[in-house]
Amino acid sequence: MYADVLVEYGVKSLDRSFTYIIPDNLKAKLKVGMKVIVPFGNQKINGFVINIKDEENYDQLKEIIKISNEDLVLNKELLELGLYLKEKTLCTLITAYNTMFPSSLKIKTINTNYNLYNIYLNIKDENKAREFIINNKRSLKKIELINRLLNKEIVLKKEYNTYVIKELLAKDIISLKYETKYRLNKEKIKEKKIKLTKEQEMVINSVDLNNKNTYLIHGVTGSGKTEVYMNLIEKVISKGKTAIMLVPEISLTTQIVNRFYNRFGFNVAIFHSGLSDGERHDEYKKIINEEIKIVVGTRSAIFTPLKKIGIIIVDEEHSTNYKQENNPRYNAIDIALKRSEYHNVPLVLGSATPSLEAYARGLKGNYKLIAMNNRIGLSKIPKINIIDMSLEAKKRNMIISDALDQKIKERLKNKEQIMIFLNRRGFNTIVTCVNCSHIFKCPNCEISLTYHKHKNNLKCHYCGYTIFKPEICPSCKEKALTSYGLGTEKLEETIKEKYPEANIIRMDADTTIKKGSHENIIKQIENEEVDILIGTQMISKGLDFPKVTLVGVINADESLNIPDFRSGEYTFSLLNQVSGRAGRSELEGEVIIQTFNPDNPIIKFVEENNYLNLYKYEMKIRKLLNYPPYYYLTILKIASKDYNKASIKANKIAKYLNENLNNTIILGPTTAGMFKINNIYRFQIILKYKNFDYIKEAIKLLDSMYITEKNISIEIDVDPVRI
DNA sequence: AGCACGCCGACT
DNA sequence: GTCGGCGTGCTC
Repeated sequence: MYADVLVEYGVKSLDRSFTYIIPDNLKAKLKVGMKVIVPFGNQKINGFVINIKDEENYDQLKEIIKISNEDLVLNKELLELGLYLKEKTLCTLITAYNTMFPSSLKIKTINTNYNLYNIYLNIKDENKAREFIINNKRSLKKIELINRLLNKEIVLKKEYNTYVIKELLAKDIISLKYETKYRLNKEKIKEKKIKLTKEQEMVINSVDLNNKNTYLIHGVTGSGKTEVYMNLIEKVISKGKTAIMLVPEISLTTQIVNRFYNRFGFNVAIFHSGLSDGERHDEYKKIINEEIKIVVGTRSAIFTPLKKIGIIIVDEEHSTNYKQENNPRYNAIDIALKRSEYHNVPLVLGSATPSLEAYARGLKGNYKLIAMNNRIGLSKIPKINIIDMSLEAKKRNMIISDALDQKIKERLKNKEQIMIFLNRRGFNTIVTCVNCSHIFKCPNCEISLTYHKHKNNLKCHYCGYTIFKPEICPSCKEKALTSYGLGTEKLEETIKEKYPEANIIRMDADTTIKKGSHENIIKQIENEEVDILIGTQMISKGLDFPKVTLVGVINADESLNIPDFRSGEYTFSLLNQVSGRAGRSELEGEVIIQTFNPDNPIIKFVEENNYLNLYKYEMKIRKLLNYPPYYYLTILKIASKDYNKASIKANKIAKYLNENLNNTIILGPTTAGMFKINNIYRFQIILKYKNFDYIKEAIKLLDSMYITEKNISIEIDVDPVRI
């Protein structure tokens, strides 16, 4: 017997299987999907078995050395899915499979045992045990242990000293029993059943659980989508099936996961980047052992080996977090669609601000469009006020407008909560010298350094380069440094000064590095220990605090000015989401949005809370400029430490593409949006086309034709979420 | 990817 | 003479 094995290196030149002889001692054990150690050249490396067969005509075969992991994590469905992932993202097959494994089981990890056990003691031989008691009257501890076991008590090994156990084990009187123990364990808390609104019931009933349709639920913030998801999942589980629900990021999961635990208890496994490898491994084991029925998690959770999937739900469908930004650059929604088709079950996408692509498919009928236009209970859509900051600037209000100031004071008096949003962290964004106009820039990236006051340093937010802030200008040696630009850290300081009586907390990437700090902050807000929450986009999604009645957006222009054709769409979505945090209970909510562009159409749409107008406006532009959803995009990034090499290579590739592609618009090469990051120069070529098949073969060849050169990398991003 | 092989230049 | 630079080719 022979086995086809993929080797551990994820490079194009090795992107095929190698055949090995299965030695006699492994014949019974070895299965497709196991990891093995194989000889390769003159090294021993990891491999992954993808096929077992009886015949082979290549005659210089080597033998598999041993099985390194017997866990069959990938079932038939996922083995097939790997092929799809490879085709879609143009990665190697082993890379595709590797991304499906939890990190504890990835191909190169060898033999760390992540399993935790409860070790119990059992009586092995009752006669010997009784004999022992009679003959060893002075061994009190041992006798006590034996008596407890004879009385059928459950005894943990850790209750006794090892020397007590050692002798009894050696004499075959007792034995050990290992039982896997999980790190995360949640009991179901009895939750009072919420009465559904008519609208929620309508949505639930319109999802056909027996067919592979895709639904797009366009529901305003606070319309109770999570409750709809939970009811759908309940229905699916009652039929003996399982469910996957994806959420965009961890700050969201805390609250949603708690709701799921309360409702479904031990039936839920969770996956997100905040888990340790061990916790992740345990959650995985629960799935493989078919102990749980529901998986809630971020992007990578779409690969969990659940069987009998009955529904897949993707919350906040528009989120760019579903796209992985390094290899393989997959989009979890594509995978979700594929899996729902495999199981012939519905895929439910939900969002208050669907991506244009999804909404267009909805209007076309490819997705079934469902609208939820009302907030649940007594809560209403918050009123949105746009404040023109150019007028405020004349009054010397640079950060907080009079209107926002007044409303903050009001809420503080009423003991209601406030969220203030600013999508930029740090203290100041630009540090410069008044005397010689020297600007502190990152030496590795074409980016100015951000000042962090708390640590008194200057930091590059792209590569992490950090220096202490000097007292004098390094260029002219004058003591004339000053700084501009507003980040959350300074915002926090300003607000603390302005409202000394308020309890203020900040939530951004800098305050949530420690494990559990998210949960901590959220708990403090829930317990009403906090009056004002300041944060970056981390606070924009999913959070649900009934006492929040005011949301302030400090600088709405921040995301409007990003050079991406989707900046309008993203800005609308972001502002709509943040606004949606206000007034989620019977207390009425209000939103203040500060901007220097009050007449910008996107801002207007936000003010009117009018998604449809945004959609129409943006679609016109997309059509005019041949952008998605009218065209698909693929972006090629050519990168090198050597500027000239990258430039020459980029031009060569563009020439090749121009000669070999039909029906495709080719733009570039141009310098990439972030031209120099980490000392690497990047050029890009954008392809626009109506059908991926037009470009697929030519792009596959690209690799073999142009990648041979050292110190140059070519990255291919199919369906990029930002350019 | 990682390693051997092989072909050239410059040094104990 | 030989050590070591990296270009090329191969891995069941």
